Amino acid sequence: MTGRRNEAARAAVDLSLALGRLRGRLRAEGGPGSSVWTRSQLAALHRVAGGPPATTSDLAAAEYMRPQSMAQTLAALEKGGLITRHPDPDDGRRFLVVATDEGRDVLRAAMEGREAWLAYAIETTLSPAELAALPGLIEVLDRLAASPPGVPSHRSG
Amino acid sequence: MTGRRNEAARAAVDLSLALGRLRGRLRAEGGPGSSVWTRSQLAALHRVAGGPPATTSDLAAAEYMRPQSMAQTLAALEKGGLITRHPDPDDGRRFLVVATDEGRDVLRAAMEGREAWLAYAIETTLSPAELAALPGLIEVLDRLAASPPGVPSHRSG
DNA sequence: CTGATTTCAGGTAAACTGAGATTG
DNA sequence: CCAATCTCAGTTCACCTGAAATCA
Repeated sequence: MTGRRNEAARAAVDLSLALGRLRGRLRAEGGPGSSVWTRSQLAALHRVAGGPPATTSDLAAAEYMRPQSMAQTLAALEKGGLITRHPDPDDGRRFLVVATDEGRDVLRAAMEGREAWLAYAIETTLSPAELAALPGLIEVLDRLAASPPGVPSHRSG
Repeated sequence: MTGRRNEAARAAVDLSLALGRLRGRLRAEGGPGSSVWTRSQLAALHRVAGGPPATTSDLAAAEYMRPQSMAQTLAALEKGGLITRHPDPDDGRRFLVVATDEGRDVLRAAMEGREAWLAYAIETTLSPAELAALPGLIEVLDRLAASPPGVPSHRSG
């Protein structure tokens, strides 16, 4: 026993639980209205600000959600003047989203404010070695999120 | 620059974004009704099954949520026969929650089913070294979630 | 006509807050 | 009387689905 398969299965459960708890703590810290902007709005804004003009569908795919859901998120950002949407001259179905200057400013400030607790927790509870290893850890999480579809259904061994 | 403070702040933002994306992917994978039981229900059940009888408030604190929210979660588990609640003989205000045998069975099966995609992703996209390091990574996430309150508000440096 | 993108309308899951009853 | 625990009721956030309009 303790093969790679079982090890992965156990780690999956533990990782899922840890993810949920850390998420809960992040929610609890940072209060109810710690910022005008929600985490998903900032994630979308971060992606828009850090990349080329993109469509709603592109952004939805990048954040693993439905285009309709991303559209709602972007509508809030547009209403607040953090992004603008322009019809694509080459394709009349599309709207291209870009961040405004104000959007970039708000992004930096709001991100830091919202993650202040986590930054403090990282600074005070991790050893120097763990802090140094953190970017690698984050890369692993992102690689898992981007893992190809795969077909695990009822694999018996 | 690039002091410990800044390093932590940057890692906090990146970690938060990675957390959101992996969470999104987990939601997207595993479809709408991949199981009768939700992730928070299983997390609560996992804690009940793996520890001594606990009150709603204990469990709420452990998962970083309000007692009222945990009460809803537990109500669903009780309705499904996965837990039972008994009045505490020593304190008439309290109810102690314990897992049923069926609860323990369902926990194992549902957990594995719900995290099948993640287990497969771990197995196929991580190197042997990364897989071996995963438990340590999870421990770091849990330690961050359990980090003491702290008072980061407007620290200038 | 088919397919992709956006928009409109409504629904669900999982947390939240506030208020009230019971008990220590 | 005050604090802790549980219950009831309503709200919010961030997703979801289905269906229709527009355009390649």
